[in-house]
Amino acid sequence: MVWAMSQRSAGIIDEIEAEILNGKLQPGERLPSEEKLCERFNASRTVIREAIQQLRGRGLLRTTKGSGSYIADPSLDSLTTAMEAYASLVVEAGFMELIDFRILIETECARLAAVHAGESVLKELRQIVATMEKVQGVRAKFSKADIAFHLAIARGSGNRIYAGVLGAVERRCIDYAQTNRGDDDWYSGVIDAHREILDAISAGLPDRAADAMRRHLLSSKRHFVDLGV
Amino acid sequence: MVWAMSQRSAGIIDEIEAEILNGKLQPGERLPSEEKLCERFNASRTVIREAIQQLRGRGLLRTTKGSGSYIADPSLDSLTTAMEAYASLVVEAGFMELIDFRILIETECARLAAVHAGESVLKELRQIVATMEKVQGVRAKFSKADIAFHLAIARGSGNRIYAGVLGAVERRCIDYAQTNRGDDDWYSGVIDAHREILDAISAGLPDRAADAMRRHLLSSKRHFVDLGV
DNA sequence: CAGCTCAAATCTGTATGACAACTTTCACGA
DNA sequence: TCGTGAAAGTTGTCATACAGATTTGAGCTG
Repeated sequence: MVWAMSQRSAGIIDEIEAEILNGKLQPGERLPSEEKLCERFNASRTVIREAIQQLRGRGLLRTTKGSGSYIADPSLDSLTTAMEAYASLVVEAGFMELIDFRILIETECARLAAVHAGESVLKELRQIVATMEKVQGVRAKFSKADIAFHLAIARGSGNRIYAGVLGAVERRCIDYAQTNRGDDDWYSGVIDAHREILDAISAGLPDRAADAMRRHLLSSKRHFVDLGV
Repeated sequence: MVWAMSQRSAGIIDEIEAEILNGKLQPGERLPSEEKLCERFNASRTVIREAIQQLRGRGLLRTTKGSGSYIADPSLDSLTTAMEAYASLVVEAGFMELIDFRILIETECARLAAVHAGESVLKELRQIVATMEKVQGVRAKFSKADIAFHLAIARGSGNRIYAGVLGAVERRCIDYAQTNRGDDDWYSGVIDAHREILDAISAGLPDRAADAMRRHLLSSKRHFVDLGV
């Protein structure tokens, strides 16, 4: 096995990654200790640690001091952070692309949620809307509730891919949106839109939910266009 | 919950990441040398290097021995690898979720491509279809062309987010699909479907392109269901 | 002056050793 | 049986050293 590799860690990363992706190492399982990995790969601890760091960066591993490194759960975190980074890099040149992407995903999420969302999600959505009314005008709190609303719907869609992908772009879109306005009309308009979406989902009407969501997001997009972003 | 920085590198990562994401550090620009970063953060080289490794794992930095670390271009690679990893982790429990996601994205891509695709993309698509006819029956080559076809359409949509996200899941879906069949009818059926999509895009008919793409992918999904995946 | 060469400076990659801090294990004792 | 606490195991951080690649720049050459 000749590793004519410019970096020793590269080969090690590939090998460990492969074992994770093909299921030889299951989520939650512990990686061998750094010392053991040193023996296995005939490498110094420096190299092993670099490989682990990069795998952590990719979200495939989480590490606990004093305990060890563990295969990450297929949580949404890894995807979210990666996509967040990507979205940020592309954001200047193509914020509109991000918005369009979001509209597509969320419209479908609303449609699916009208069919699949359980009572717990509906309850959560109602609470969030109530919260939004209370914190009207307080940008940070309102923004937080706004994000929570959309992510709850994504979870209610029953498709974890949607939820993961959306988690990545949601915060960025909404934060960006709310730094560019602040008038009272806008707050009540958003709340009305959210209530309309909630009602449609609650009533189990997929098309109406999708339509309400789409109109809500297109309205946001229009504001961006008006602002000349 | 006190995040009393269990790891020195965490804070450094956040700070550097922030500078990249808010544009203070531009793509292609060089990061200060490890020694300089040591001074700036009052940390050992070990810690600095760990931060750099993780940022490399996230695809935000690329490093050249002897030269330095550079802010990565907003290429799709980082997103692709991350999403690939995520999709792999989630794949056992929810392959259908991934397929549905793909259907949603690709249908929209086809619709947009019918409007935005330039002559270069159309030419590429035609060549790919021609290739598929030639390599009919040769699974590896056919699969490669199949992937190229769908990615070219995604690029033709004019939205880089779609292209990036799709690049992450495409290979996995198609490879998986083609390991489970091999009869001649199937090959010609796929080619016909691709040609139909290509014609619609070429003719500039968004709805028809979207519909053709959707039927093509739903047909794939049906095969999975039949196979009891 | 322009351009080339090559050595020095700069920088990342790797190895080694040491110790701190945290977690897990397990034998011992109440 | 059930803690308890010491010991072993493991990751986090630091310091030092040198190999190997790249970049820089001074000095030579035409």
